[in-house]
Amino acid sequence: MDDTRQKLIDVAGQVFSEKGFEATTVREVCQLAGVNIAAIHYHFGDKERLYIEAVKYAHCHQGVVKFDWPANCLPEQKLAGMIGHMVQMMLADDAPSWHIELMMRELARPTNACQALVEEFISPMFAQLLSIVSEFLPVNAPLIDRQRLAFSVVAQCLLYRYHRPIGRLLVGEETFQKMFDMEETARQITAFSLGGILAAVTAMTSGSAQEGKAPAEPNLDVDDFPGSQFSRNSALPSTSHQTQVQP
Amino acid sequence: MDDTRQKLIDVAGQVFSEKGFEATTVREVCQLAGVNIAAIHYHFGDKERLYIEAVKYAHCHQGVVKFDWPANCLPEQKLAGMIGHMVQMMLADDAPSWHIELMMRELARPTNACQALVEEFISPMFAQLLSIVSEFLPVNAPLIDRQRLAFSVVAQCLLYRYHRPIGRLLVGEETFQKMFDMEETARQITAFSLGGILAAVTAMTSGSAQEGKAPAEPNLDVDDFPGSQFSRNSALPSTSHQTQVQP
DNA sequence: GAATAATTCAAACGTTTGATTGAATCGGAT
DNA sequence: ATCCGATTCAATCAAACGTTTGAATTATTC
Repeated sequence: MDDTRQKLIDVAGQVFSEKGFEATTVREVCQLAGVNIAAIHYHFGDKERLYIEAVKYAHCHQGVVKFDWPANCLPEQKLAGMIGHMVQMMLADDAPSWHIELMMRELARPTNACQALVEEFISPMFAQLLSIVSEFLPVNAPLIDRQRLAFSVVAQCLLYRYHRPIGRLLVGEETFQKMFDMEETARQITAFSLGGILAAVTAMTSGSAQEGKAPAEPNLDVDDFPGSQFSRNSALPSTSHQTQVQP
Repeated sequence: MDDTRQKLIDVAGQVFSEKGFEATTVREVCQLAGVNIAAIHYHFGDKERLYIEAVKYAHCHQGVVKFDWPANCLPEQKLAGMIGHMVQMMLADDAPSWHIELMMRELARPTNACQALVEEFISPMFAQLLSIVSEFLPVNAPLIDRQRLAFSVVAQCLLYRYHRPIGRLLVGEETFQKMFDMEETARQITAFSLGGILAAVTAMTSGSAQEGKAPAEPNLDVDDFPGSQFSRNSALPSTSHQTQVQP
């Protein structure tokens, strides 16, 4: 008979994911759930513990997907599968879409519920991506470089969820519809990421140990770019800050 | 003598950027600013209009940087410069760091202050990046593809700001320090993005119009990957959802 | 310096918030 | 039927919220 408890978690998770913790009132949650206000105190103690339970429930029932790749599976295939899965998580508008939304809120602005979320969901997911990325790299590739590459892959998937409203404003409504198609998005992110990873590979194998191998591509070191913000004594290009102040 | 007005905007912007609109109280703002509570009503009308003014002030005084590239500047150099600028915006911890933080909050969770922000700051910035990316592509490259590539570039820069706390949890404190170094971050993002863009270029020029050019790289179409989430009748790889429910 | 407008102030407004109470109701074991 | 712990309920709590007031103070104009 903790039907009430579960309904509270469901409704609360939904409202929390839409409005955030502060903007959510326990009265609204209880009204939507059709239960008495005192039920929150009875079942959870207070508002914050209800929130934590909602976050826990969200990532526990989202579940960490463990991929079982076939033995002869190419790294490219694994990467495509992983990105496809992430994009699907990010852009799918299923009923329990608030699971992801709530987790994303928590990740962007961590509260007390964050650490468990990272340990139980984010970290295992990231580890899998990390191992896939590592397959492209030399065995002695520094960990930090592999982590950076994984970050670059994840970043693209996150953008499409986080900045959906801005994306709509930027590209217009009609383009927006096509832009946020899951299949095409996953395809493009995969292609882009493959290119990025391969670039990192060639940079490593050509630049690291002077093995005498001539780089296949012209070695583009950003330090040599006059446009780099970090080449201090290079005057080009000149950036004119045109701050537009409005009345 | 609207010293008070300016001080309110400064302090309010800072607090809003740290806590968000809802969690910020006018009392705290006024106390930190050393002004009377009624000053908000007098100068702005209410809390929301104070917030809007703070957002306006933030992006008006952040300023849109107009790059003046030298005539013979390579697209790679422009891209490196642009990414360097964005990373600097995202990771710099200058005094007026709340400018960016407030804008990022507004972009992730738009309110009434969003449209002006996009029109006056985001859109011009995005247009510049878009034109840089376009230089790498065939002239007839579809707009949506160019926009996607620009998104992939921006996404990486945003990740390092948005998910700084998570990044720390994921890679550990010691790696985190190196990981979020601006110069190295900009360098890596630039290299990764260059690779991704070039991959898109080759995919376009080889796959688009059957010009008889053999693709330099093996043509990796994600649709053919058994690992893709979207190849419906492919059983590999099997994904086992191991949802860990905790008591 | 007096008159007038602009600004600041302490105090309180009415409302909403999360939390709490104690009685009422329910569900099964005896 | 009766009891008792578990659960729900209407009602209310004090605190904090954004907002408003009207007088006091300061700046500006004549």
